[in-house]
Amino acid sequence: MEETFCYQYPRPAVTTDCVVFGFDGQEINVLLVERGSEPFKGKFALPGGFLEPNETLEECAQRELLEETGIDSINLRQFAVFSDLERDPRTRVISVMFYGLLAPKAMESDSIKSGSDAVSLKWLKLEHAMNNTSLAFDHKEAIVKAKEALALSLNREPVAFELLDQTFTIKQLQIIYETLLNIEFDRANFHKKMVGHPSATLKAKPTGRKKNSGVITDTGTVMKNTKHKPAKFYTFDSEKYSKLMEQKDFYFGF
Amino acid sequence: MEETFCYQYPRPAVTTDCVVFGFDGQEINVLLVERGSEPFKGKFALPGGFLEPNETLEECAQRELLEETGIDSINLRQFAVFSDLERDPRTRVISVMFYGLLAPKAMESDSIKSGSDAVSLKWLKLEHAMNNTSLAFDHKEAIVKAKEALALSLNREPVAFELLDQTFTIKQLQIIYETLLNIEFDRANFHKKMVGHPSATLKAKPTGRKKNSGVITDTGTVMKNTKHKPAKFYTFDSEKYSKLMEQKDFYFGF
DNA sequence: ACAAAAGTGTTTGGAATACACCCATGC
DNA sequence: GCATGGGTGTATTCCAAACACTTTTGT
Repeated sequence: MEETFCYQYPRPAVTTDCVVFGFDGQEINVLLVERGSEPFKGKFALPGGFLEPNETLEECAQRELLEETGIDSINLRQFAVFSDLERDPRTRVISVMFYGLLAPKAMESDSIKSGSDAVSLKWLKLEHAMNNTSLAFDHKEAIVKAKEALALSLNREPVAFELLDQTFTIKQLQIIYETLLNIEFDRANFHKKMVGHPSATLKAKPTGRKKNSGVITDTGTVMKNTKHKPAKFYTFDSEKYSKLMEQKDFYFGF
Repeated sequence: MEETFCYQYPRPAVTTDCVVFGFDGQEINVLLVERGSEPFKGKFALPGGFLEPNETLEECAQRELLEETGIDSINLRQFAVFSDLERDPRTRVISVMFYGLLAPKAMESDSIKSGSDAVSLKWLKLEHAMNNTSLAFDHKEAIVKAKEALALSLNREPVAFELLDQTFTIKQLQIIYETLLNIEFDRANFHKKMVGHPSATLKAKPTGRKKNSGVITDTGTVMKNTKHKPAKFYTFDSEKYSKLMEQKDFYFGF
């Protein structure tokens, strides 16, 4: 069956690709798949594939991700379109790029495995992925851009918590912010920003409106088997976050 | 000549569309072109058109804008891709959206005129464009999204000044910020944020490092024929802005 | 006891807010 | 003179940075 599809004007092929960031508790990683066919056979690339006629770009990205990596129900955000003429040696291809986030448990889940094409999967440290010149296509630049896009939304939305399990330590949260923003934060101040000012500011004066703007709360449980004082586990309080966002002067970011 | 282009797999048609914001000194407008052919013949739409095989998306957007409106050398930023299955009645079309900015002088320039297709041009107030249900395709939503994207970059980059001539009044700058962010600012405080703290804060104490973070400077000229105290003209000091941006704690936004 | 990492407190200057006041123009 | 809108000053409040101190674990 040598079926062909003909049009009055030339059309580019359209693909979607996904940058999946996974946090393992220590650092941020990027999911890559080994290519089983040319071009770039044997090289690692972002999961993705060609748009089908009956699906939107978002649906295409979800479908390709499920087929190639087993990842289901992940929130994908579109962040760029790559359209250089020579970016694919086969034919003219423009690619719409998405990124998604996985928390430690989801990242280490058994359901993430290579798809039917029997290509292999690999998690690469974000830092290394951004400098890896052997990635297929322009996927290295895609990863760099995805990180930038993620860093921007970090200052407008509580996306960091999509990289964390239900409960997490402040240290983990801080690693995410520091990695993405390329900034080092003072531990004490970061704590106050996230949890809220515990006593000092609150007992000051009950005159003006107070903004104890903490968006994470203590769960009561602590980490086990640490070589030092055990870290508390916290959770993201989305209701509190929503309330704070309604205030026009609330800014959640750095 | 009934030339056709055939491929092994189905491909969508790809277009670019541009949301051109123009500031006339009083308010922000959006440039629309009247469609000369079906679908949506006679309706107003964003300037744009089909991607050609030998150009990138950016080049396509620039070319279509020049062809249809005469606008040349404008900085275009990609902000979304629309891919709903039914967004174009003819065939499957996905559209990559860009926005660009024009200052009063450029907006009123004679070189902006309808292109070869003899379709007419129209500037619509941004406020009206965002509520205009008779626009072609999904272009109303595109305008809304473009405004949101522009509002976001307003807090990271000095894009507001691309909507202003070389010299401008603080009032004009404030209108732009207020329109895009849907916030009303205190006149005096807005002034200080942009120009810098003139005396009060500076003469306070010469102990710590001072941050007289003004990014616009007085030009010496003033507005003529006003019914009140004439407003000064200011310019954006890009060098000062760059220096401030190098400081890690500098935030230019609201 | 010590090291290491988590958590808390305190001081301080800068910045945002709210608002009062002064200035320059046309009428 | 007055109205109008531009420009400046200032007190208050609040946040964020810097940094010292305390707590809890393992060795």
